[in-house]
Amino acid sequence: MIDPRLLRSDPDLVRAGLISRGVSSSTIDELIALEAQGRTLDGERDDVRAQVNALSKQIGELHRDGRGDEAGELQAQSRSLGDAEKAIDERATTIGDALRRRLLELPNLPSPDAPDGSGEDANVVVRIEGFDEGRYGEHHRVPHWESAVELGILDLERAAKISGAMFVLYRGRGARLQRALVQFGLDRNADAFEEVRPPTMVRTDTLMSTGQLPKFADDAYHLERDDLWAIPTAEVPLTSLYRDEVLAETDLPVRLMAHTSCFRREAGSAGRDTRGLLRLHEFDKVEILAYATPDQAHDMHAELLRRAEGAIADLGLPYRILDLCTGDLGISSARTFDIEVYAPGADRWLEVSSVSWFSDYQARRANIRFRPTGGKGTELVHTLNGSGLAVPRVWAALVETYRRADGSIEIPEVLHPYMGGTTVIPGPV
RNA sequence: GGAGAGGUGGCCGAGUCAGGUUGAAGGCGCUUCCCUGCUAAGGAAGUAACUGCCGUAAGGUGGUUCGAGGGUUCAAAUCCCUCCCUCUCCGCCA
Repeated sequence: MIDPRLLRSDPDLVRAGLISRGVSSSTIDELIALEAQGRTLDGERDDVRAQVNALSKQIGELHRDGRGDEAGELQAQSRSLGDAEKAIDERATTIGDALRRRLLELPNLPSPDAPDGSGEDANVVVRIEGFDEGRYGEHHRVPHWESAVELGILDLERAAKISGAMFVLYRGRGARLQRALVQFGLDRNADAFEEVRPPTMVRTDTLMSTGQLPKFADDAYHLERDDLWAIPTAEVPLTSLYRDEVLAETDLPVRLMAHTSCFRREAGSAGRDTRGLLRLHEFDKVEILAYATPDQAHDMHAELLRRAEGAIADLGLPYRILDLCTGDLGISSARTFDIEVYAPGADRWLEVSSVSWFSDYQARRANIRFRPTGGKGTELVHTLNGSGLAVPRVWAALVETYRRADGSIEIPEVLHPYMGGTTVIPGPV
């Protein structure tokens, strides 16, 4: 959530930021009007309440002095004030709710550093690493949904039988490879990040805090009977880990990582990327996440990007880094770098990590603050996160990139310690 | 799933089954100061968050918050309803 006070203290800033993200000018006008209206009503209501409180206090004193029978007139007065308060309060609540509802659906203000633009085409390619079109032979141009299925390490048909389209079943060395990637993703960040294994089913409030609700309810799995949601990413429970808490400045930055399954309905993308591992309803991911002071946020963003990028680079996969334009940012993000890996079989760049800085947008929703050392009061933290390793797309890119002419698949060296002696997945017999 | 007991400030813990100067006794912790050769002990004061308005500021002045949300009342930590969480016992279970 953006700071509602900004609406009145710096409406131009809010307007510029939101318009660059595709929010209409009239929506912003309405918000500013609602905010002003609500504030006036709140003031009126508080004044009446103050009078009621003062009268009640007087009545209390009369009772205390044993003169309760003299309180009748004051009570009548207070009662009529109370009726007036009720009327104002109703209007104030209506407007307050309307404002809150809209604020919750409003995206974050983009960082001034984020490139301006509205669609994917406006994203800036920061750099491309390790990509050489000419290095690929015929044997690389086989998509994983063919090669891996042929090798028996991926069983898409049975996954569909069991759970439906866009679910996956890894087998044998394929399953081992998926587990190896998870371990690799965790171990390489264990120097600084605390490993967490959070719940993967969460309450509505938890999903609200990170921004998936209320706007994107259709994208998440919901267990109606128990009113629980399946997490789309470990960002969700990790961000709520310190919800409604006040940290000491000396605690910051807090670095957390978690491996979880991630569940996505992909309601808006029916029919797209349905082949193989490109887009799944359930997949494994190692998430890295940090809480930071506003001063630490910039460096932390760079650190998360460096770590996410390092994993891909160490696996020997070609990748590129995109600086997302304002119009392509996720709702909660102020700035995002995407890492896309090149998959030669599918011949596509696959997004494998979104490294985002959320400024205080999520922290305001989740009410996560810190107490500045030596300072007064509390301040909202900044939250940041990125995929340390999103398994299926990396798995796919590895299988395609490391495919040899005989159809076997070489395992990159950094994964050898996790593969129980397997350095090559043998080709078809 | 059944039965019972609870959720109060940074922490512990009164207050609730007589509704009224109770934003909340007392203690611990913390901060500042005093005392002491140092430390310990002792003494004094201060010590919640969010938020509206006024003020350059220090601050002043309203409002809200005693698990959450509703209700009763002139007035709710205290009474009523719903929900959440914790603990104990029983049942079930990896």
